[in-house]
Amino acid sequence: MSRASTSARPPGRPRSGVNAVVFAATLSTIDELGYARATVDRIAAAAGVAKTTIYRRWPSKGELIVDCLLDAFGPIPLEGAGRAELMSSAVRWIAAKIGEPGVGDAFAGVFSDAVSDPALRVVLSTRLQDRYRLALQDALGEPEHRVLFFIDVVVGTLLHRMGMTGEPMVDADVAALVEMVLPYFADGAGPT
Amino acid sequence: MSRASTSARPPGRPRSGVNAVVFAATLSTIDELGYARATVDRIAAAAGVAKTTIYRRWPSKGELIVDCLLDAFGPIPLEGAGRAELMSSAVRWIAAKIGEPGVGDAFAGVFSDAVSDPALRVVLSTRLQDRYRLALQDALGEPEHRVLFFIDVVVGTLLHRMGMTGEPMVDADVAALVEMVLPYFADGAGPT
DNA sequence: AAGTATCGATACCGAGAGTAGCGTAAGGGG
DNA sequence: CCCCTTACGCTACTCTCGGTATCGATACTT
Repeated sequence: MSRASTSARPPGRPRSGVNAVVFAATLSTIDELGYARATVDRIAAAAGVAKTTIYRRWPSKGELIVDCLLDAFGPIPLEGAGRAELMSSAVRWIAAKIGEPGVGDAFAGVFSDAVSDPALRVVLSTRLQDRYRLALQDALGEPEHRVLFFIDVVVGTLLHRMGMTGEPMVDADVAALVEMVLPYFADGAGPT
Repeated sequence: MSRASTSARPPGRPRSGVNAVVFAATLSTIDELGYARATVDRIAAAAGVAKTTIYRRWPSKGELIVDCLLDAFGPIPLEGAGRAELMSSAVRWIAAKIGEPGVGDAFAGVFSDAVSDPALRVVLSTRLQDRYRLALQDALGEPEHRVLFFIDVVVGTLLHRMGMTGEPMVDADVAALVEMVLPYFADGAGPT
């Protein structure tokens, strides 16, 4: 009811559509310089935008990165015949996304920041994780705690490899991850 | 030949044995305030030591944390009858250590810093990860890349849970992790 | 006593997150 | 047309933190 009215435009100068430009600049800057050196000033410069404009749209660097990741990931594609095919395609999709330039570093970086920032942790878990948790719960028919465990294993493993080596996980190891996860989550298996 | 001579003591004032005090202060400060607010100044104050003394012994905050983690973890106990028992006890030991106050936060924090700091990444992977990788390779008779994958899965999963919730993984989920990992690494299994 | 190296204290530098203030641009409605 | 409202760019600023420099005092050896 608030902004759904077709043409109820708010007064004042309309926002220029720079969100997409800022997202692209964020990922490319992180890809080129790494997470720590990708300062807000540099991201703003790469986007051709004033730093204050970024802070008018996002309250903190962390939330900018989370929004950027939401944009980069998009909705998770959950097609596939059986459960096994569905889960393995989900794992491969997450691995592929994390392997895209800048995405893995951005994810690992904001994740690390969240360790010491409870507010950012809430943003990260509700805005990003819940989106895929709910989709997976729906598609797999698994209870919440099982899906959370699944996400911990898949994302945790991929990020740990990324953080330790600086490179995304190679296909052979992603295949190993699938082979490890699948039997545990096969129909009717598991302890709970 | 350098310092092995029994009583070849170097000249000058000997170092006071404050390493243990600094390690304890580091973990307790991180436990109380979180990783980001655990500044070097605060750690020094908690240890009753000047900040400059810390920087005389460790070249950076990251290396201090790595040394602190090395001290907190100690050597991995690898006793156990069969392979399965050996692996499950290893997983539980790592989970327990990460659950100790301050240790998980410190680990996740320094891990995050390593994402943007290649030098710290080298320190982390050679000083900390290699220690347990070599012990596990020796005890399990697995090739390097399999043990690295094992570490990615176990540590990655535990740290992801810690980072997302702020709390270490509960025993039930650690048990699930064991049940997932064991069949994959059973004798003769696996793709490679 | 002389020499050497550590410790504590204070002051400092540089970088980066985030904010304040101001003039200006881009739309609306009278 | 002029006014109102909001967004934008710009500059300058504060604050925190990692890390460094300097100096006098201290501990231990020879």
